[in-house]
Order: sequence, then C-alpha cells, then structure tokens
Amino acid sequence: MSPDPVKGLILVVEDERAISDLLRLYLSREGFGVQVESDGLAGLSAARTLHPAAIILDVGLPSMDGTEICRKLRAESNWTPVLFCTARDDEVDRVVGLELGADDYITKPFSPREVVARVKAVVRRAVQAASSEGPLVLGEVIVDPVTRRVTAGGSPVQLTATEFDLLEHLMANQGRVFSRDQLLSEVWGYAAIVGTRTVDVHVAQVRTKLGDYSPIRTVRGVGYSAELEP
Amino acid sequence: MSPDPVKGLILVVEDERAISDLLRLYLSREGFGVQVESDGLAGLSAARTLHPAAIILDVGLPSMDGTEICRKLRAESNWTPVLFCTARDDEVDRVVGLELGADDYITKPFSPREVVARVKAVVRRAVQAASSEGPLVLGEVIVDPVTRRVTAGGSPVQLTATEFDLLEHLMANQGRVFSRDQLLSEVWGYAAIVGTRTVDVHVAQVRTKLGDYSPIRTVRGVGYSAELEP
DNA sequence: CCAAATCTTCACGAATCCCTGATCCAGTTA
DNA sequence: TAACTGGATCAGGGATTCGTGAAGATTTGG
Repeated sequence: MSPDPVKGLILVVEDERAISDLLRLYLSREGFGVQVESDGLAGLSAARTLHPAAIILDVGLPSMDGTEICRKLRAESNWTPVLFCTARDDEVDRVVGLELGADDYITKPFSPREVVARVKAVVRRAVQAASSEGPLVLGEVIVDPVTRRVTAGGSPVQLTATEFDLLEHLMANQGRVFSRDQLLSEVWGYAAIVGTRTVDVHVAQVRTKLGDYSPIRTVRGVGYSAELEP
Repeated sequence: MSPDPVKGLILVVEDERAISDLLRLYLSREGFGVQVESDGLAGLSAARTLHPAAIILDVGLPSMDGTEICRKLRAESNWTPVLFCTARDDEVDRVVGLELGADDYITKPFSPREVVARVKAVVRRAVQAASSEGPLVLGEVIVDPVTRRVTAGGSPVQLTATEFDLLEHLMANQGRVFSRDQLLSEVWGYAAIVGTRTVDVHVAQVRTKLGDYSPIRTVRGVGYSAELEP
C-alpha cells in the first residue's frame, strides 16, 4: 500500500480567528496536524487537495456556506469525515447537516476537549471503515457484510435480505440517525415506491430476531439509528 | 485421514495474562491454534519461525513495542496479517499502526467475540490474497485447480467445465456471498449475455453431483456462497 | 456431417418474503 | 384528563425468488 500524503491532518474552515486558534492549539497538542482556512472557497479547495483525516466546517462562512462545501464534497464522492460547527442552537440545521453527509456536529460555545474527542471518534470510525470488509461490531451484535452472517451474543441469527441490508446500513454508520425516507432510498434503492411504514415493520423484525442485543434505537419524530445505549 | 483440520495458528503477543487467556479460549474454541508470547522480542522471533496465519499485537509491550514488531516484519517482507490491540484510547497510535501496515485494530476493552470475528475476516482476506494453485479444501470436498479434479467424500466426481469453474470460484473465496451477476461476470467471463437463471441450473447440477457434501449455500435474495455451515 | 455432451432458456410449483392496512399502545400537548 | 400524534404490532394477500424437469440451442468429438 502506498503512503498517503499526510495523515492525521485536520482541516479547520472557520472565519473567527479566536476559535480557529483554540482548535489549532488543542488538536495539535493531541498530535494532529492542523490547517486553517478562513474562507469557504479556500476551504473547499484545501479539502480537495490536502486529503485531511477530518474536516471541521463552520456553518456560517463567507463566500461559501459550510453545508454547501459538504454537499459539494459528497457529490464528488469525497467521504472525508465532516464535523459541522454552528453557533445557532438550531435543531433544523443539525438534521439538515447530518442528512447531507456530515458525521457529527458541535455547537458553540464548545469545550475544546469535546471537539477533540469528537474528532477522534470520527477519525476512528473512518479508519475502521477504510480497513474495509471487516465485520461490523456493535456491542454483542456482529454483522459480516462479506459472508452476510449475523451473530447476536454469539449465536447465529437468520435475517432476510432486506433485514440484513437495513441492519448493515445502520451499523455501518453507527450513531447516525436516518429518516425513514433516507433508509428507503439508501437501503431499498433509488426508486422505492413503498410507504414509510414498511421500514417500521422491518425494524421490528430485526429487533425481534436480535432480542435484547438489538442496537436499533428509534428517534421519535425523526427515524432510527444503531448505537449501544438504547 | 488427517487429524482435525486446524484453521491456522494465531500468534498472540500480549503481556496481560487475563487477556491472552481469554483470547486463547475463544480462538481455540473456533478451531484456531493459539500461541501466546508475553514479550516483544519473543513475539518477533515466534512470528518469524512459526509462520502464523495472523498475529495479534499488543501496542504496549515490554522489551519491544508492538508497532516496532510490525515494522520489522514488514521490513522483512513478512506480510502476515496483523491486528493491533491497544488499551489507550489514543488515536495517533492507531493511525500510525495502520500506516505501517496493520490490517485492523481493536481497542480494549473488547469482546472476545469481536476479536474472533476480526481474526476470521483478516485470515480470510489473507488466504484469498495468497491463494494460488493449491488444492481447495472445504469439508469433504477437494477441488484441484491444476488437475481440475474434484473429489467429494473421497470419491471422484465428474464436473463439466462450467460446473468446475463455478465451484472453484466459490471455494476459492469461501464464505463470500456472490450475486448471480457477479458470478456471471467472474466465472462466465464475458459480459453476461446469458440470463441469471443459468447460474441456478449449474448450481443445481453441482449440488446433485456432490450430493450431501455440497458446500454451496443459497442466500435468498442475494446469491450463493460456499461454506461448511448450511 | 452426425451424434453426444453441454449449455441455456423456459415454465411451473413451492417456499418465502414484502407490503399494506387496521388496530393497539405510548408519549406529547392542549 | 382528553385528544392527538407517531410508533409498534399483527396477519393475510400478492409478489418474488428458488428449485427442478424438460426442451431447444450450441459446442465438441469422431
């Protein structure tokens, strides 16, 4: 395997000098390299050329919105982990952000330690995903995308094709909340003409089969996600 | 008649007795042979002489760091699969580890089942990568790509060309589930001008000829795979 | 050029799965 | 507390999907 240009580099796109300085300080103290861009366009091109391990994006940016940057990157199949960073404690912003492919978000004011922890978590997930084809593990549930076998608490579990795809999708993006429509388009396929109720039924099936080990959490009014703490 | 088939030898280099005992228990329960070394130098020489199927390396080791062992092995062109294993939630360690050619990593505390799943995946990948011109064995079925002979339960079986190619492809990637389209493009070769149902018929033929020894599993809604457990 | 072997397609039955709609239940709001 | 909203649950009809036998197409070998 050929070496990547730089690893452990975090790209910070943030126009407030005070914040970017703080992030630089804490992240570099943890051994990350840090590159700061204060402008949206510059941030986008930096994201393209530097291949950072993760990107911290301010939502309110001059010249190009943070969500816009993320959307553009995703459109180019660039799946570098993105953490959104927003001042307004606005729920909609978050959901919208997560829907368009962000991996996490933080709200100002934040503790630098929190940011560092989230960056670490996000990078870890990405690295894990990149060492692809490994089994997905969450608690006592193990999902192997290659053999399509599932075990819960050590015992094999028989899932149908759709049930497997659903669980795999959730566990491959653990912690992330998906709306029913998202799940329909991402698991069922591009033109799912089925009602969103269908998702409920399959989720219920998976939960039944996994029993107490089921990691699927329902987020009322939003959708579902897979995580440890129910 | 050879003794019970051992899936391979796993070398565990770990100084905490509690952990190595647990790993030995779970891995041997799955049919792996296990060799434990509690010291870095001993681990390195064991890795050189025992030719294990995979190595589980603790990052924090006395006398020689786990990453150091991995680096040395790689320098000697030893590409035995390595799983790093670290207690500290230190991101940098991991990234560095993966950079120097680790195949996966796990963080303590881990579930033994998770480790077993990852070891299996890593070994499977390595076996596939190294698979060249040895007879393929799965249960009572032996497929020799060189002589193109097949035996099931000791008796020779006559397969046609396509039947053989199909079975060989499945067994060379045992456990992996292939869709019909995949099989058509990878076994038939030319961009599948034939209907996907053709695959079914040939699978049926192979199954008939191998009788109860047939390792071909059908994964409803997906495709087929070759493995021991039905 | 013919015959045998092999490959592919087709059709039907059986097994299984998926979707839907109705109903029940829990959390939320007026 | 009652009304309301969104989620859980259940069961049956409809739709897939797979296995199989047989027949047509193609290749191989003599």
